Amino acid sequence: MKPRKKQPVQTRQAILDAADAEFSLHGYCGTGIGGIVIRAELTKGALFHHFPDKRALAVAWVGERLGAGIEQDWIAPLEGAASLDALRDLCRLRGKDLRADDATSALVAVAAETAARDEPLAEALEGVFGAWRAALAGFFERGKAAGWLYPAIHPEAEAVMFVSAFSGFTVAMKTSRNPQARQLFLTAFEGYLETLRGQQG
Amino acid sequence: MKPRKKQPVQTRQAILDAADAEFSLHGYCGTGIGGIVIRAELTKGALFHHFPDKRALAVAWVGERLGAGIEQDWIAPLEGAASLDALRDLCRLRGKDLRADDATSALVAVAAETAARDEPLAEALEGVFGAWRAALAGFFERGKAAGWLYPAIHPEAEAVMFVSAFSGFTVAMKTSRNPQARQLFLTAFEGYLETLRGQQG
DNA sequence: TTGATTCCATACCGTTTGGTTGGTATGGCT
DNA sequence: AGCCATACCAACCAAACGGTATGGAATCAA
Repeated sequence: MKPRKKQPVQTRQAILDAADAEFSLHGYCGTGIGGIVIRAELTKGALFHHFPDKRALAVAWVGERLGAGIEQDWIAPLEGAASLDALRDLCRLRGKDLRADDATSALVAVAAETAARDEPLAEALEGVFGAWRAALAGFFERGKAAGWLYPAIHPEAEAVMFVSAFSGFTVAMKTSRNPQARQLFLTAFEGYLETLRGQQG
Repeated sequence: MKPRKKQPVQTRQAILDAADAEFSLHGYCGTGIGGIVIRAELTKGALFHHFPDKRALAVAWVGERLGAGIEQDWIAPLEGAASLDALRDLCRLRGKDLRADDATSALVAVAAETAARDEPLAEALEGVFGAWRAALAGFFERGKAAGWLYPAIHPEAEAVMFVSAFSGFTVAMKTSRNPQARQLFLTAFEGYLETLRGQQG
């Protein structure tokens, strides 16, 4: 391995890049430190210099990469959105180009794998899920106040429901052998969303 | 380890019992063969006599144990049910005593962990999910025909939606730090179910 | 320039992994 | 009784695991 310049920031990012790819592909337990450093074209020395252990790396990955992914895919697009149509269109978009290795899928997969038995990781994951839910709850709250959503709606409850449904959808997309399952889900999901519409919507 | 009588059927069940506990607790990758044989008070020789490798054991576990669990928890209770209330009550029940290691949670967790990269396992998982969906679709179909569900309902789509939502719920229960998240989900979920109700329901 | 500190590579370590090997005891069958 | 496939055990194995020890090169503070 040829001598490198010292560029700690880039190195850290390269490690997170590789970790992102590996964790998204193989899950937490299924990913080895060795695979990460090979993909990053670095060494264990570099990795363990920047992160004390595997779990800390995963926590950083969840917070920095998955957090940014959810922010970009769900939170930013809803910022200032003032119609249920915006959420419907976003769901179609996210549903259409959903892959097994995108941020939403990876978030759900790692949560399902680790959250029940790894406290620090669960905390980091909950931070991302919480931000996702909060953005949705805010959206629902605005719609409720402005009248383009059903007035009796419970924003937080609806946010939990929405996140759960879409989370389960990512799992179903990995498992299902039925090529039209995607469309079936979106059909029913849009039907559910429509029931939230208010008078001015 | 004292010599055992030859009782292949019981031994196989004991292995599946142990595998059930270990897989439900630690996931597929996180579970070691060693842990299973210790819990079963057997040896690797016994395990690899009954199952060619770890994956085959997991496939058998999914098909025989998770399949039976879903059958018992979701399919049998809906058999012959002729009202939306039956499904609502079942959701309350399943939601209330949902644990990280029950059949539904384990099914979703292992699917999220492995389905994207392990074909044989994904096939077995899809078999269980498919049975679950089919039972729901049948229930929706009957309700549609009998009029206690909304006539324009799409049974298969609604089944996909239902399974996805509840799947995501199991993940959320593991991750969330909010003690009232369970109730929030059930509130919104029951609201969704109500929108499916027909004239005679 | 010097000294300390950060960054990163090399080599290594103990443990655990899924899986194998060789052999022994059992129990149904002839 | 004698045979033999089946069921099971104890010991073992190479590979991969997460992690460490050490040392050198680059950078910064003085």
